[in-house]
Amino acid sequence: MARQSSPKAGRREPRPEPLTKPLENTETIDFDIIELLFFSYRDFVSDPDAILAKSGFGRAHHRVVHFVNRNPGMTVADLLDTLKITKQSLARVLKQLIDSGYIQQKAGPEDRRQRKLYPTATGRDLALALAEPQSRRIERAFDGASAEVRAGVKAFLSGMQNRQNSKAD
Amino acid sequence: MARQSSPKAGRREPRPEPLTKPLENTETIDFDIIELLFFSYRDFVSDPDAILAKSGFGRAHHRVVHFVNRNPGMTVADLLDTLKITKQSLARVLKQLIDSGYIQQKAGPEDRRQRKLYPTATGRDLALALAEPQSRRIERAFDGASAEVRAGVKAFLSGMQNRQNSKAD
DNA sequence: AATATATGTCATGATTGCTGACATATATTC
DNA sequence: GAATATATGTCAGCAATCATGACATATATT
Repeated sequence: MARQSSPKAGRREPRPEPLTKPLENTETIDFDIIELLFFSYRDFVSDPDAILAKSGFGRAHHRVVHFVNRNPGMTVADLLDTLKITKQSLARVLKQLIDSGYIQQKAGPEDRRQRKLYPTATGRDLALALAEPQSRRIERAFDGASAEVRAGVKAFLSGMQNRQNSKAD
Repeated sequence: MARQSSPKAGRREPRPEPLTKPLENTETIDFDIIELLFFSYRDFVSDPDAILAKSGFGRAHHRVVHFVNRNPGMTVADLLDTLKITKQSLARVLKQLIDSGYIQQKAGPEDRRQRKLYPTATGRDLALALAEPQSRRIERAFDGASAEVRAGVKAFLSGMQNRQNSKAD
């Protein structure tokens, strides 16, 4: 390989020469996968984004609606732990979803300080509508995949997560 | 399955009853995969975020540094097409990266209106430093996976993308 | 010479994250 | 019962990153 950044002898060089060789995959670094994750996630969230824009909601609302529908009765603390955002960040979107009738709060039956979160029928409809194009996309991506590959993809995605997302976090 | 939202007869009900049944996977909707994608992407970008925070850069800088290192000589238009953002959004981060000496611009040799983008040595170092923890995470997620599964994951991620990211977009 | 293209820039606004501070209601502990 | 801890809400302000629209400049193309 030719050297790229040797300064030209005797000439004043205000900046070093830039690199022209592409960064390629190596033994240890798989740039292809890194890019695939970027592109696939970008497109994966684009469908819901388009739907949400009509209601004046954003991606943050999507996450809240999704998890409350998946875990009705979860508390605000549970939600903060799942989303890993601050309560002030959550407060804005949660308030909008409650005011718009997508989510309801109920005081916890044992611990009345808690606010348990439940979807309304409208909230459930929205969660399903948002999941629908994402599911179609996933099904398309799995087209023709063996059961082993499908399980392998799930294992891969699980393995990408930080360890121990347990309560004791 | 029990009905959940039948109004109680004869009593004034200011709000319909919220739903308490979790939204589960169905034939057509795989909520598990939807969540796995959310969690895995969130954690996938967390490592670079931590590194970038030290330099005062953000996720947007990461993307620019990554793609310019992968495709030295790409034009501003190429980059806009890849990132799918507006030139005004790109302008800020690109300017910062140029001013800080991570990226250089050169007028196109044939078309002098173009600004071809190249990484500096510093820019390449940054790209590699950012890719390193992501690669370790990917390797960990692939631990023990067969060649078929590895190929299957790549195919899955490719299939998740919108069709034809070609020039004719 | 007129028009199109690639890029840069200015102004402005929305969303979504953050921090710090403080308030309220309820549980727990001394 | 008083003190303290916890779950939640809220106010004020800051920052990053996306967006839109309008306009400027240099260079290509017709």
